[in-house]
Amino acid sequence: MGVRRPRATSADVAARAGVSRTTVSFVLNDRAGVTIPDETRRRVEDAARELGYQPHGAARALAGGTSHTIGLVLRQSPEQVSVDALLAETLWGIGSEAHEGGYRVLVEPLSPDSGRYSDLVRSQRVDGLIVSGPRTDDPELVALVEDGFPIILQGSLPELSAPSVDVDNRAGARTAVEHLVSLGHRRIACITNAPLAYTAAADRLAGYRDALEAAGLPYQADLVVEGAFDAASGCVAMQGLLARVPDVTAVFVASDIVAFGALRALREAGRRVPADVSVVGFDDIPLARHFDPPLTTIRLPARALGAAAGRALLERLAGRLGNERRLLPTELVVRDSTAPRG
Amino acid sequence: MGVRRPRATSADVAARAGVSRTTVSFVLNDRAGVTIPDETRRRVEDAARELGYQPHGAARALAGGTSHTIGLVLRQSPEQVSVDALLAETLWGIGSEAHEGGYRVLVEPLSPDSGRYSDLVRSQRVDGLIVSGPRTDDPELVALVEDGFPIILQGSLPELSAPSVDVDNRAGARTAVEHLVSLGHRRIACITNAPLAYTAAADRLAGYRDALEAAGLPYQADLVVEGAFDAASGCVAMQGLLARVPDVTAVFVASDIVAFGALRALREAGRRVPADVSVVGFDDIPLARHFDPPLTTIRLPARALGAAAGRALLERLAGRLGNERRLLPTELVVRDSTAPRG
DNA sequence: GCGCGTTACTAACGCGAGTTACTTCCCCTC
DNA sequence: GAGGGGAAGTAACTCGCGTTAGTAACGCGC
Repeated sequence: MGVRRPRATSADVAARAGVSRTTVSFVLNDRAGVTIPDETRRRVEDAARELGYQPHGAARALAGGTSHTIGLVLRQSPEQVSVDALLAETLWGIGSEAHEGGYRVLVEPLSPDSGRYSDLVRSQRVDGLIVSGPRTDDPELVALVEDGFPIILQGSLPELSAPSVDVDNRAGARTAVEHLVSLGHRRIACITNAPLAYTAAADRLAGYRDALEAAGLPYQADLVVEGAFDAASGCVAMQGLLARVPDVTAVFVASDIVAFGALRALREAGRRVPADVSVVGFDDIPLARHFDPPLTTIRLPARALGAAAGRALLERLAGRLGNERRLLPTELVVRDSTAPRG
Repeated sequence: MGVRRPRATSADVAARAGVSRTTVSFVLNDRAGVTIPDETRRRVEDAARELGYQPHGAARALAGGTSHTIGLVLRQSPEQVSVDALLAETLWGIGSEAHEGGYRVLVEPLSPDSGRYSDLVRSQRVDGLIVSGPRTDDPELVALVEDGFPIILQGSLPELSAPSVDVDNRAGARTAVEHLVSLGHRRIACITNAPLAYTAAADRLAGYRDALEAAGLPYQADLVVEGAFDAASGCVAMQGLLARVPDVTAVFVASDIVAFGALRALREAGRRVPADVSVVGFDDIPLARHFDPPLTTIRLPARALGAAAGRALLERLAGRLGNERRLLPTELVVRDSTAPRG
């Protein structure tokens, strides 16, 4: 039934309700400070409903000066598969939060070293941005932040003084390792989720050190190996670890995907998990509960992360600013890959 | 350098170039049919560059009647994890193709049974839609299609006469099973990726039957079990299968995620893969190459799928219509989970 | 010298809303 | 009866751009 052709304008609504366009605008936008009798209000609302009136987005944006749209810039490199695994969830979180505030989400997927997005801003197509996977070496980002454009970083980037939302990587990692400590493990290795140039990787490693320190255990560099996003790197890392430190009884792998590779290396080396070696992961990707054995891990609340980013941006747009850094708590999910030291 | 505050308008450009706004518009939009001397053209372009001019999106949309935005509606249910795994790739494909044509992508993630999106259309915020995970029981969708609104379905939905883009599930499944046949297997089971109400599941099952038929093998209902998106369902399905048909030597599992569960069941039953049982998956999720053993599977070209959907929509918007159904070819990726029948 | 066509350009309108400034009417108070 | 003030509503301007219709200058042929 004609969702499309006879698009009603506010003038049509006005005519049908027997009032002026101005009044229509006042009623539908619930403008404070103007008094409108219930009878008139009802007439306008009825007319709008009957005509299926929906304000023209562009017209509203032009007149009102705000696009009611937020941009989501995806800047992660293609290697960062694990991010992909949770991207959908994050997107859902942002989307639902944006809807709440009457906003829509424009997604800008960019290859890491190409593609502009500041024209999105200059053309006023978005009122604010959420930048996922931000990099310090991103001149556009730096310029926009300095310019005071509303931006929320999703991910860590301490150098930049923009509000950010992230999961508490450090505390999560610490919890993971404390779990191993509480099971009696003393020689606990760590395989990072990524090269340490990535702050998320450095933070998780810091959490590992925190836990060791709190337990009075020494930090040994040869117990730490760098992973690199994918399972293959985890496999190699674990092989090297086993060769160097055969008596290791527990490993914290700062990414489920990398942990998947580590599990494989352990299996191939004839070590049983968790009987011989306990493993804790990080992220809680959907498949983690089906690993062999089901992986004890740290849950990254992807959806909540997106929602928090969305909410933070909407708050900035509403004027309530604040440059704070919001860290979301993680949660330890105990499954079958960890056991008391034998 | 003020990316933000002193937004230049086309009037500013006109003033700086010493021409009228009309001329600026003609030059920058490369309008056919008007002749403009190179000298003037250059002056305008220089002025635009110097001022960092970027047309106001909303104004352009209002005046031109087109938003230069396409909508991506995500309608898959939360259970469909496997889709999530490849969503990022698909999104990238759509995005890059949209950019090519000067479009942006507005993403609308919806829970399956709530949320309107036709207001996106009525408010003219998008010129066209890509609907991912379309359902027949979606009244909005049906209404929009009947209305002639430009829509591309990403996924199968034979009942609806709208152009669609999908991967060739049937042919892919057939290829998978033919691979097993060529290895000498005769008793080949099938675990579906989802309940058969999902067309993708039905299509893949049809491909399985095609291959059997082509090989002169009988179709046996007790060799077919329904999976349901996740690994757990694959595990259960495989257990049932082994109990009922102990002498099965090959299984086609129409989803890598489900196959992951099936592998687990096989392992727990003491069957070696591929020595005792060969397994072929479908989708080629990033983790598949790291399964134990690395999974032979059918690659679903996620990025190309997104690109095809984007291109199809852009073509429709450009007037070249056509209600065809585009099917993308898949590719068999042979890894270590399949071997000749022992 | 007139007419016609082309080149080069512009004034002015319209898109569909939000918003400001102003009018009209009516009731209440002094 | 004058003056004030709120209630109810509107005409007209604005946002920044695309576009139509039209003008002025120039060249060219007869």
